[in-house]
Amino acid sequence: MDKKTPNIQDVAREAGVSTATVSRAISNPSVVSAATREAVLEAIRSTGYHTNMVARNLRQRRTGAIVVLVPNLGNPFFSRILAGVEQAAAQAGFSVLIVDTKQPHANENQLFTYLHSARADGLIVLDGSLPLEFLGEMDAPGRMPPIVFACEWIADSPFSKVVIDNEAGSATAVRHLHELGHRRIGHVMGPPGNVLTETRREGTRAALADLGVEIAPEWFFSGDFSLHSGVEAARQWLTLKRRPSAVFCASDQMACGFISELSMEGYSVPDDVSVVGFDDIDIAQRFIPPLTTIHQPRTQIGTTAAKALIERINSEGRERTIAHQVLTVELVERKSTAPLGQSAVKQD
Amino acid sequence: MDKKTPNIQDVAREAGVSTATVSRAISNPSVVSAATREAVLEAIRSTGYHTNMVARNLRQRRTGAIVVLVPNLGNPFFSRILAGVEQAAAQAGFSVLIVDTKQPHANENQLFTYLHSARADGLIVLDGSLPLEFLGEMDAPGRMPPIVFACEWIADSPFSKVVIDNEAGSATAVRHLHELGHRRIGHVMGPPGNVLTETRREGTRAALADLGVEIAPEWFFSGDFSLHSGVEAARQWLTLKRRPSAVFCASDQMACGFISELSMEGYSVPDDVSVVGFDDIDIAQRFIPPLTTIHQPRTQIGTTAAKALIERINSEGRERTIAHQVLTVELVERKSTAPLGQSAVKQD
DNA sequence: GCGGTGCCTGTAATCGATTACATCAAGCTT
DNA sequence: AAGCTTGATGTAATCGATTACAGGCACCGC
Repeated sequence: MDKKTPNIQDVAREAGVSTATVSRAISNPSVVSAATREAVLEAIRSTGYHTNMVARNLRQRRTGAIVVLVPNLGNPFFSRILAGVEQAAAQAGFSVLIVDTKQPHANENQLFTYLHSARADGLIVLDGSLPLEFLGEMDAPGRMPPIVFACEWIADSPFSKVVIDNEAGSATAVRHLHELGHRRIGHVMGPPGNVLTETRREGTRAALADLGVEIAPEWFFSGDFSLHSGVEAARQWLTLKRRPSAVFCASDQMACGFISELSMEGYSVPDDVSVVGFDDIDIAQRFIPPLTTIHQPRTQIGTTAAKALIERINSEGRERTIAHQVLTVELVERKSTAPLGQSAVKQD
Repeated sequence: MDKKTPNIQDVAREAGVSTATVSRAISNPSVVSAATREAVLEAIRSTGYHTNMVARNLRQRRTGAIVVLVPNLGNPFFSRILAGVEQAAAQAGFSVLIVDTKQPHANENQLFTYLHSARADGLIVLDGSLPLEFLGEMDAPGRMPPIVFACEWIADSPFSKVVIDNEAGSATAVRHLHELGHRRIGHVMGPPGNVLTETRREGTRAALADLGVEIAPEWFFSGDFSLHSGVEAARQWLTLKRRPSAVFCASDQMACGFISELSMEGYSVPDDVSVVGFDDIDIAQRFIPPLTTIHQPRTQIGTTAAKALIERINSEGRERTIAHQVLTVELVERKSTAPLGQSAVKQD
């Protein structure tokens, strides 16, 4: 009754040839005669056949899929990166599996399992806080599937990565504020332990030091990249006696939260404080005020990482070279920053 | 030299048992004796064995994966839905493949191929504009993999879906504006042909008619859910001689764009216009002003759709019932709406 | 007329698991 | 003591493709 889905044997029978010929007609058409090819194609059409990818994958010992480990799928920052990955992967005929590393997975180490289980040919990791053991056990030579880190990474680990220059970006932000005359510059940080937090904080600190500007510990607000932590930082700012006249936030989301909370409390950006963000997420250019921020080429990060990974996969793993690609970021000046003193924060 | 990854035979040899026993020890431990089980587990440990999923999938004729068809991965609206899907899928031991339907795929009909190729056991479709033929050809009984639509859907198609009540949501938005005293109410629409566009437009129109309020064609602004189309709508609004004193936007992104552009032109929300959004995306509560909007339970939509799909998959396809789940939406009152006349739009 | 060359196609092994069926030993019933 | 049940394990078929290898056939030159 419910006829099962046709397989290559059905096609072979229908076309009056062997399965080998069908297979060849599909994946290497030039080696079969034109007549046979036609017959096979016709049989494929009439049976409604589609190649069973699982069988092909088993035989070829590759899956045509890559998995992306995302720290938090709910965070819109990653959407464009995923889009970039998907785009490059699709172009190369790969499909994309996504896994949220923060989610409790059915199998405690299911995440780990992905790597060995021949479910995917390679891995893009966007989460630098992944316990290294997960990846480390695969150190056995010849066993480790190709891995590329993107955005975040694990310090001193032997993996390729596609990242941006966080120090340079932070320095650019700080210098921009300095050029506008600001001398009290604060920084809203990411979550503790995160590489991005650290590199951006260090970039900020170094630039500040370079410019010979005051560095006050209480002007380094803790955060976690989220909208809400920007709000918290703003509340912190409000309690300060000596307030920074400008704040560089390590993410746009925090910048938005920061500005929003200040605005609710009757302060205005950039009149009372200048704010610079980081990322240039979609909403940044239409926030009120439009956010001055450090633009990250998010889609490009995704495509670059995917291409690097796929190239590695296709090179049959012979190439054990570790490549670090650093994409450049740039300042986008909009309306959330202004020269100090226009109507600036009251000086003590 | 580079020893290939161990397979079940290696484990069997190491443990001195047959492959059948190894397989049983893994997936049905209760049927093997304790001693054997221990020996097998030890052998697994010592060889570093991991089940090859592709082989298992081939034999069991299931993949343990579902694919999600997303209209535009770059749109942050979908991030939480994906997160919900991933969460529910992970809990049930499924992995998630994502495909951007707007992306040009390597293989013209690769998208279509996903369905037959035994790459996935089922499908969640978030794109209602998918040509029905893609799905239609699978009408052959017993061949069609389970499909669940979410958010968007195809009118009159025989597929299960998880959606929200768009008409009710729109009506709620309109009534809210009406209660505030507004009598000139505009609507910024989604892209033409989209089900959400239509249901929200109809919900709006019906509510307007119900309330006996003027319905002017020029107050229905065209858009496409994007930030930028909200900007365009604002420009349109500015050209009007008789302007609506309140506007209901079919997406938060458009609402943000609308407010942003107006703000740049010196108008203020809600003093000059009240604005209601739709979706309640993350930024809504921290926009300036915080957006009054129709809240969609996005994560829940994702988990619900995934659960429905997985249940269908696990029921072995015997159940051909089509279930439509409608989740409720609610108005979240924030600061982008205000009573008419406080300082309202100049009446002619 | 015979071996050599290409071109096409078929046979059968293979990828790595799962699982229906067979087997076998031990314990129990009557 | 024969027969039956039960539990543990092994044997081998199977899932659906790909591909190494082996023909078969036509055509060629000598």
